[in-house]
Amino acid sequence: MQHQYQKLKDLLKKKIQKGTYKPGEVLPSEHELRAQYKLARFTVRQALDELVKEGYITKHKGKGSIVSERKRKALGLFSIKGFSAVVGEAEGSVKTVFLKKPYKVKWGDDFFYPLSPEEKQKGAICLERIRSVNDSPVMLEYTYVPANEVPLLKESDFVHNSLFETLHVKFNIDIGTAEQELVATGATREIAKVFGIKAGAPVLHVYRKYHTNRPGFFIYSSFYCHTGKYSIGNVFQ
Amino acid sequence: MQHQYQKLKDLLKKKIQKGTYKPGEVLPSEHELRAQYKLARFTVRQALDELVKEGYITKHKGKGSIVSERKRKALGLFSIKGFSAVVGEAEGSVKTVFLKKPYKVKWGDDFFYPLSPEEKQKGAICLERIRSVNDSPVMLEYTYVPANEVPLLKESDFVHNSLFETLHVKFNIDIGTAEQELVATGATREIAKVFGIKAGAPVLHVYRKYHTNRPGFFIYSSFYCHTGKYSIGNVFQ
DNA sequence: CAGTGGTCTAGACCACTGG
DNA sequence: CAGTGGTCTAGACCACTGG
Repeated sequence: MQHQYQKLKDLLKKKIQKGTYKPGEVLPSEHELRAQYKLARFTVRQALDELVKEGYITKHKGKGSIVSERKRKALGLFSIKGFSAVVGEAEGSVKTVFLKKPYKVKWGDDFFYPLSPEEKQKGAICLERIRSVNDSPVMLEYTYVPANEVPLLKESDFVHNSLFETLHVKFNIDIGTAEQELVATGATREIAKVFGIKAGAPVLHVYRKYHTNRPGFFIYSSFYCHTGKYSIGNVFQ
Repeated sequence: MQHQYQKLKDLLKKKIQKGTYKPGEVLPSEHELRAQYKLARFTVRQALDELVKEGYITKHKGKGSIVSERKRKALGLFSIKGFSAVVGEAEGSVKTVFLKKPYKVKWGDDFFYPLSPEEKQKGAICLERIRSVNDSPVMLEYTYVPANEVPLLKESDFVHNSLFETLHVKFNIDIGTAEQELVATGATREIAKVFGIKAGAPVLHVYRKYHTNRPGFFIYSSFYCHTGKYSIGNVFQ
């Protein structure tokens, strides 16, 4: 059973997405929502605070909660922007393609984050994926999901082609925080080929560790970004 | 006057920093803190939730709040890590040096984020700074603070050599969220000279917009990172 | 089983925005 | 000035962890 504040959050989110509440407009006040849905104000605030965290609204003391301008397309936990102006360019369609079927790997001692003995013993499922914007590849991603926790070896196992949505819907696993390391590096020949750039051209290499609501269960990712056409963005704190 | 939850937060933070509560240990439970400081549980939870957001503790249903392992050194809102293993390397001393005195600039139409008419009219104070780890430069940063809001034209105006701390202490301005764009690019001759690398070598270029608690007041930053020796890290969501 | 953090109620007072 | 979100109280029940 979902919690009250989650139901209210999803309901408001849908109204924002459908345009019932438009960017720049003020949401009903916390008092109004409280009365309308017969909830305590605390519960209403919980729902609104989640919408703030997800970037759908901003709150202003004395004024109200204002619907944010259209959210940018997500690319993993990143978002993308047309590069020419860095900001404000229209985004295109984002596609994710599996380079090959998910496969099992043992992870070695040279893995980019330190692993617990349990993780090492389990091994991982590796996903190799390319993300494209308007059909030009911008990300080459290797994701490592500890095996035995989830059986994900077929592309058809994935809901909406999304790993995180699949984990949420099928296994009740949610992503909390993520930590990442950023490195600018020269593209290897293989990477250059994927992006259609010259070997040695600058690419962004990101190492990431996702924390989940399941203790001891982390998801790791190593990905390369071609930032020539599209920059890679995120919001934090 | 500070709020109750902020006082409790600062008090607990200091106890963690001093080692009264050590990494891996469990904090007093919310009930105990409630009784000890004579606060409502809601207030205690507000304090703890802030400590979670700042990375000092993690909370676990049924177990309690556990003090996190030693926090990494901050580098702006980023942190640094020794690169050789990407993770786990000891961090060195971080120094920030002004390249020149802060100076006023008009910002043009080619600025990397769109500006409001008010911002354009005001102009900005520009800070040029280099951050070094163990005396090797890792960041070359250009920060733009809208003029007229704050008079910051002398290095000696800065508290602990930190812009954000200065804004907090002297002007009651706090940073909320930040959005950033990441681009991998080749170093120009000037940038290469600062980092002691070859022109054209890959560097990370970050564009950032900081939101503050003062409406309409944003701080902008454009910085270059040499990620050869140290990677650049952050935590989000 | 006792203890923990997560959700929730039904109130209250406050500082702030805008007319 | 009425209305807003931010802080705060004093309770309650729940699911979860660990012995």
